[in-house]
Amino acid sequence: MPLFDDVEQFVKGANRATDINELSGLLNGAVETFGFDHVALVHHVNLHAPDAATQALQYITYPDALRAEMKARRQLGDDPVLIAVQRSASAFLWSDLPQIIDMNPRRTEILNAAMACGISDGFTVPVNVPGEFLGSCSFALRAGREVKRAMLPAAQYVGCFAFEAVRRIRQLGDTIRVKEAKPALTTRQYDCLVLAAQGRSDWHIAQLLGISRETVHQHIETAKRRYQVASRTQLVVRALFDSQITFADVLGPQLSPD
Amino acid sequence: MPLFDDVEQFVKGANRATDINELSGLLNGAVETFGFDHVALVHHVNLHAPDAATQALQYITYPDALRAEMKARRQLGDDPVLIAVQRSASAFLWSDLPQIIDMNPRRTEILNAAMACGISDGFTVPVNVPGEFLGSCSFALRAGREVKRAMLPAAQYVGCFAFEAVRRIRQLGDTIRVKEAKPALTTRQYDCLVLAAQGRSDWHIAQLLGISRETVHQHIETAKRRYQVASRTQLVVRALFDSQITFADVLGPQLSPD
DNA sequence: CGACCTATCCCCCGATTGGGGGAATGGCCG
DNA sequence: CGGCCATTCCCCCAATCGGGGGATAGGTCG
Repeated sequence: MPLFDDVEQFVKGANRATDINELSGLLNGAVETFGFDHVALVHHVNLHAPDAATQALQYITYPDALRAEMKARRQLGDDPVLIAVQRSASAFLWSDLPQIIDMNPRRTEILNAAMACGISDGFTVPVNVPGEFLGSCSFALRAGREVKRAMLPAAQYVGCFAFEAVRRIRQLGDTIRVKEAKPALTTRQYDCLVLAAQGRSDWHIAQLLGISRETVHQHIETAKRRYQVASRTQLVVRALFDSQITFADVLGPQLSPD
Repeated sequence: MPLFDDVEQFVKGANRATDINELSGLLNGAVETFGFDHVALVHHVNLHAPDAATQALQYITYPDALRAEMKARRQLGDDPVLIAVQRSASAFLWSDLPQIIDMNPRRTEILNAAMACGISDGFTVPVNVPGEFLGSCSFALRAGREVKRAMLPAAQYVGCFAFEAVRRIRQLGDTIRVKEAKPALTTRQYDCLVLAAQGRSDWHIAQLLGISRETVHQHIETAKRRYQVASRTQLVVRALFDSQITFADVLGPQLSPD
């Protein structure tokens, strides 16, 4: 099975790579093997964030025109591919985006801009490690070529392991994650957190749980200390991000306020 | 390429499945095809959540002894496989766990307990969608059999798409796609919103944008009115929910506080 | 048993938010 | 030109949050 040999070789090489250049060399080889033309291994940080350059990985071999277009567009959050990465559990073809997210005019326009730069389709692998950056590994195809669907499982596997190698090389797992490991919350802290995330005041939460306002205050303060954050907004965002609470918890009951 | 045909067939079937039983049937077929014996498709639910039992998916075909052992061990958080799911961007073999996380005695003991129940090794695919849930799809091998490494990319692909199918069947992602005319925000409102989502106060945001505290206040009040919400927490959750802002916007710059 | 954690309640006080009011500037569109 | 909107600034005040302090009761674990 030659395809698997390629995958195996990439994974072994990636696990041994000591810097990004070595990894990108391997990745370029894999891109060719799997019938793609370009690759983008990126962390989804805001490009105008102060330390984006040092913190974020941005290895992109898209055509120059497309890279310039991406750079010019400041609102990273409108890119349909990046939005889909946050909404999908599995990898996806760009041509399937309308099945994953709503394609409003702005998003369609951004996708068309990529097409105009000589891209026919792409395949993006979401790589989300709770508590770290969001990331993705995209493989793109130049105009006139067709996706080899048989290659997609291999491409997805390679994409994940490429990211794993980046994490190892950058020691992201050590520096970012370990210190801010998902804190354990008690049942009562969780109760208060969910209700606080719904935007309710300490007083209101106290009514709903049948306890005093001070106790609610205490639970939320403790939760904040566990997360090492200062504000209730930060607490909610962090808890949502690492799935301590979910959008279903927060927005579900919204329609039937007590 | 017969292996790919199997994968393709599973993905197509999974995308069409209308209930969990149908999906689990497909999954059982895939498990055999890829040379495994057992499968576990699970949500890593927060045990504090009141409706954990009804919300969480727990499809497990492990040997009875192992399932009993898992049930008896109430501290789900100590399971090394579940911990590794939160620490790894890629799928992993259970025999590789020591390379991913620290194996303290407690964790080693839990893994050994699985071995004692007739499992030789396993392969776990993490499935993380920010804000939704942590999940994983594990394939396990009974004692005396060896992992077919060539099958791993296919197994990983199948694991992801199995979860994607669960999301579709359970309509987990649907609420996200429901767009009640996402309010348009102006550039300045967006700027303030991102910084507010980072937990900064009006005063701090004013410093960063070089405008007065009252103006920031005004922008955020207007944004809240557009979203028809009363609190800043609700505003941030809703804006995250429909991708007006992203976790990358909010958590990315957090590492480099101004 | 004592140490430790959890859950509960109470006090205080400064900082921040929420929600009103009004007003000036400049750009865009019909 | 006259609306309409975005952006900016200002005042006020009640409600809420953030962060201290301390206290009691119950459970677990060594």
